Amino acid sequence: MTIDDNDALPPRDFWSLRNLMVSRKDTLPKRLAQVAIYAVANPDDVAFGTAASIAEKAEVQPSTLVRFAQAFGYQGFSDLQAVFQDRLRDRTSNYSERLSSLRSHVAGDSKSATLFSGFCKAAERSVGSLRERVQVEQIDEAAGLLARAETIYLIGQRRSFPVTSYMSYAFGKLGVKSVLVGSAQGNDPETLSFATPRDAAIAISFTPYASATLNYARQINEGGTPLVVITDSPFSPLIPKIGVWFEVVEADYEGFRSLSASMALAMTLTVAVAEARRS
Amino acid sequence: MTIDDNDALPPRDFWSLRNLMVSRKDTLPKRLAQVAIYAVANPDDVAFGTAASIAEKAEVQPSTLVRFAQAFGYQGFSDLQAVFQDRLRDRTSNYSERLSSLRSHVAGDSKSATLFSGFCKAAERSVGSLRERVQVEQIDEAAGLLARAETIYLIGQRRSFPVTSYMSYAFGKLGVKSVLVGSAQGNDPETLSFATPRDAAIAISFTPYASATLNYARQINEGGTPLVVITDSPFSPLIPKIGVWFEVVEADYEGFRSLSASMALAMTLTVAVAEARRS
DNA sequence: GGGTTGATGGAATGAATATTCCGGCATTGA
DNA sequence: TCAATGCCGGAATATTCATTCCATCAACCC
Repeated sequence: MTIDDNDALPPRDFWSLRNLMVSRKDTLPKRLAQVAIYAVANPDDVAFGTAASIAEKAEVQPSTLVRFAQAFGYQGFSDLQAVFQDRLRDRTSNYSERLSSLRSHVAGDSKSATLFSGFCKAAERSVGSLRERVQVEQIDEAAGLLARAETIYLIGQRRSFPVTSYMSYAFGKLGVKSVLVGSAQGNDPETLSFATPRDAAIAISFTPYASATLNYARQINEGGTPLVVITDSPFSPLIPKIGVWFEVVEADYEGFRSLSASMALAMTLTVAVAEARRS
Repeated sequence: MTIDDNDALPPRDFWSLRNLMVSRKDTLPKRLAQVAIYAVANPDDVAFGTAASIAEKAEVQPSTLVRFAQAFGYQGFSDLQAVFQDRLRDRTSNYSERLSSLRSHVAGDSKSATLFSGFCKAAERSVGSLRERVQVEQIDEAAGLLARAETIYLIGQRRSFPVTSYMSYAFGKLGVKSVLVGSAQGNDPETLSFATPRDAAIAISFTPYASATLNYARQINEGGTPLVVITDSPFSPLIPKIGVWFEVVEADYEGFRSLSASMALAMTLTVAVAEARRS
């Protein structure tokens, strides 16, 4: 008996596997072909079901599923199932889906092409998830709160600094008084000590939360200054007592998170404040 | 012993459950709160993992997971897990469902809703057009050029400053020597005078081009330092004599241009340089 | 400060699961 | 028609899994 029907290593991403199933279907024994057809047509069921439940729906024996997996070089059914699960997993940082959909678009898969497409997709998905999560009422509330403020303090460090610095620029152009905190100049605590309850602040931070941002936000919020927070979890330590918070989940690629969603939200808030000021 | 901690029936859809977990977190015992935090942050792992594997990642005992599920009125862990799985099933229908429920939510399209969706769309269109325009060879060339540099100078002002400041942050994390030019501190010309042909620079500017950026870019390029330019037209005065340039057209909404495309390209270049340095 | 309540960790349990194995069957080639 | 090969169904098995149970611990109230 030969060791395996195919000598190559089994595919680790769903689309490669799918292609392989399609192309090998005609050379497969009857029941195995039946499994291939079912798996291609109902990938979600394969991802979630148990061997028994899938076997029943595909009208084969559970053992056939194991044989099927082994025919494709997997160790067993569970090993194959993992590939189907990865397809649905972690929409915000999924390797396999992205890499394979890349291959369809990009002929030569150079490293740069992969990177480029990866970051583009991360940006698009971030914005997509932003759309799902944010409610318009929150924006209205935040904009109203900021519009009433005398001065708007912008707190953000590290990855969030580009966002606050953009807001600072945009507020400047729109004639809204704002102060950027967290740049290289070191007198931030003093700057923030001028904040009163008649002012407002925007704080942006994602895990791992920059400790300075946390401290500033707490300090200012306990002083009674309302806070608009952009962060990545409802359990973020940044969630303010007085104010509004937005949950923004940025997709990441190779550990680098997109900024598109935060930017889009920041721009919305900025312009909404200016609009609200006009009336 | 009371039957349950809550008398109501447990939520059958993910978002209700999520809200419930968020709102009840503070009244939950320590370990159960820990589970809530993990479950909100990693819903995909909860959907696919086994009780043992999830418990390990959340740093609790498997039995805690069962207790957690029961505290929310579920029969057991598997019952709760089904809710997490349903979220990933039939993703398309879930999307449209959420979208439509949002729309009914936002009966009158308020000004904010229009703004928000406008900026989201602008971001998506920008990235889309970036994909079409940029060629992989350009990225390779730019990355190679930057990878060979001793020091990378980052030139950007006004709207482009968020992009260069992000690159500065990312280069720092990746161990690539870079200098950010164009911040508030005023000694930029002096800084740039240290640039040699063995260095390189990235200059980013869009109409109306900031004069300082133009001057810096020219000065440095005429001194023989190669330049990677991100700008918005092939006729831009920024186009370098030595180096590579990218045309990035950002969609705008109400006169405010998105930054998504520039950011995505900037991230690609940043990581590509770090990758290239490794070999 | 003693007693009570509730939370927690960890082992025990029984169910469910994937996998293996083997006898029978169909198909193929001579 | 007969032998050989490889496929398949279904029972047997060995894991893995969720769940339960109990002892311990901490917090809280009287």
